Amino acid sequence: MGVSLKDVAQRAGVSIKTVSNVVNNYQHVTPAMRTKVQQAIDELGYRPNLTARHLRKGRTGIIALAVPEFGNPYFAELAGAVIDAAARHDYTVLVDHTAGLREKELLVSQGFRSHVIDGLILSPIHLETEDLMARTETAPLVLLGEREYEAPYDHIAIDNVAAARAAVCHLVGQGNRRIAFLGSRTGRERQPAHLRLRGWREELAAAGITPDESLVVVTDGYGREDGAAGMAQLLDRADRPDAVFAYNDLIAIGAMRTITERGLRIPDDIAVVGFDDIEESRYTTTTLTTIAPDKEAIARLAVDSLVEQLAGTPVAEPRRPRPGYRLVVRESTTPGPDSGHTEDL
Amino acid sequence: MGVSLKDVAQRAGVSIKTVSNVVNNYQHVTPAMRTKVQQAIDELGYRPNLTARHLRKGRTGIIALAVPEFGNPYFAELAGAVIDAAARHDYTVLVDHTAGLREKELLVSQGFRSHVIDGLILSPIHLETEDLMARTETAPLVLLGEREYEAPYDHIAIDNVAAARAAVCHLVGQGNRRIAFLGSRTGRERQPAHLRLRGWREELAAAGITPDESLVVVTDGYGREDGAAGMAQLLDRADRPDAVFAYNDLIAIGAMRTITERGLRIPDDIAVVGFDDIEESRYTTTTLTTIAPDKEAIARLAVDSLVEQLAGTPVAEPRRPRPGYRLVVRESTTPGPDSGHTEDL
DNA sequence: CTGAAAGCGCTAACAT
DNA sequence: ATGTTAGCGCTTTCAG
Repeated sequence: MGVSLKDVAQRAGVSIKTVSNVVNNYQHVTPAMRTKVQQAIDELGYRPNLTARHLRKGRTGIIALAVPEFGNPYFAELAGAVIDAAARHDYTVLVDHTAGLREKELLVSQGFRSHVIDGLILSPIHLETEDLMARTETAPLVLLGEREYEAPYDHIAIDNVAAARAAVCHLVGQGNRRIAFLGSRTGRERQPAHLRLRGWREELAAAGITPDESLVVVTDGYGREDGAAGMAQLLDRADRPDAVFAYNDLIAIGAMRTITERGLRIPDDIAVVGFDDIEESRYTTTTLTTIAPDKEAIARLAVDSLVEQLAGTPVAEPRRPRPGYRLVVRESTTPGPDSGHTEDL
Repeated sequence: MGVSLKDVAQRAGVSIKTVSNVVNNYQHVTPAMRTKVQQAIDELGYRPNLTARHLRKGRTGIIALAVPEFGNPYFAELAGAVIDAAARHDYTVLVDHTAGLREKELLVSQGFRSHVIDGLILSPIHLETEDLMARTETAPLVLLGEREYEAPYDHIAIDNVAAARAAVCHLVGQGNRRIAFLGSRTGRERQPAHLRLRGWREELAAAGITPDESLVVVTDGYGREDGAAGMAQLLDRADRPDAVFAYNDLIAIGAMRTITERGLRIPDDIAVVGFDDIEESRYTTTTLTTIAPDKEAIARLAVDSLVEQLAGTPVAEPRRPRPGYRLVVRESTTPGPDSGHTEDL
């Protein structure tokens, strides 16, 4: 095995405690002692064994992040932000992906690496409130994403209804009337996409347009291919929409591909709005208008929540902070040169 | 603190060892004893403390993955593959990003969470052989990526020279002659992009074309914006190229954007080939021809290398396995309908 | 300001 | 087949 405190102590001719003091930068150590010990440390190439420290302290300095998949740039970009936010609190990040499988989400929420992670940030898709209520694992948990839960956990998410309304409002403002919603899930309340769908309904109604439920398209998943397939479905029908509000950017990008392949123009024939503002949406041939959630804020709030809970701050009520978002207007909704216009919301 | 083995033992009226046996599924335990202990475990809600186990065993079951940034889908997709490969060996993955900063790469290679990770998979950009030789950390390290090192560590990378040649060969086969290389770094040998650039030179020479070094464009980084800027530089000059081989897909995508903005057509005016086969390249308006490294193989080989080293398999020589890659031909190099053609290489 | 000893929760010898 | 005991390397009282 490696070099331990004991070895260093022996070498320096002092006690273990003294070495520990030096390693941990404790106050009351004479400079002479410090240099002596430091020398022994250097000579032996001592590295503190964090595992031992963790066992002793009951803390590891590791938090876990579990998202559906890193293939979705939104989650990849978010992961980067979480790593940075965690680093500012001297935390390291363990990652896992759930593939959006309830089983995997359950597993992760129940006890991912029991006792090795201090807390968990989870972005669930199929987990239910009951699952969360049945949770026995005691490590703090913070939820991310669009799903709503009646469970006693902090939940970080932008105001999805309002954001969706802003997107639809923009579309209506551009003169569109038949606005499809692409990327819904099946009928149950509380399903993913529920809030964005609600925003779609509310804003249409507010604009005096009766929401046409036949324009709500269910997709199998949340990827580009799902958006492409969903769009094809829409275009195969008689009365095509003049705009599409997609659940996320990947679906929007898939939809744009289908639209283009069919020889239709964006936004002239069909306008498109996405959700996430992944970097890719700034480089599609027709750049994509989208809702841009403040990923840094989301990451920061999530990590802060964990850090507070770990500091033992008693959390009376689960908190639901609302990070900001912007509507970023690009070519996919504005004929002519890109306005590059952004609305803070 | 939580429930420990001792608590369970007490509750079940047996010794600690017996509980440990049950928890670890040891052979010789009577069924009666097993159920009795299991009941106590359930009643108390016991979860083994992995930290303690790790301390005892000197292993944590955690490996680290450090890449430049997760904003590049190639690394995000690779991370997903690494997580899966690691899971098959019951390993969990700790992640960090280096932002391509030598300082950060150095820090990570030196001792990322000393003793809490069993091994490290690192994809360096600016690290030098000397840095690696000076490494004191004893945890196994596996290198990823295009850089070459004369250091005693396993290195997993496709044959970048051959892959680049395949890309350029394809371009030449399509009738292109003035083929630019987009995404080089400054002159030093061994710099990133060195191998792909060499492939470009070799293949051109083999095709009887004298490599025009003025067509080698240095970019600031590896993102879409760098590709866009580099392409603009190329097009601002008198004699424009008829094709571009980009260091990676992001640069290629940025280049395509500039080409389109200038009113030029792809591939008729300028053909484009990328490198990485990120999913996005299948959905750009003009889909992107690219080199597709076998990410699953890369991830698997990297994790396998670590696992072997951890199993104590004496590694005489550093190994350089060569995972496969394919040339995926798409619209950006083939006029008319997409051939969808793929060449395994 | 420094030393001695206890113990975090677990596993691995060794006993029985 | 089950029990006892000794650490893994560290931090933390408690003395000195």
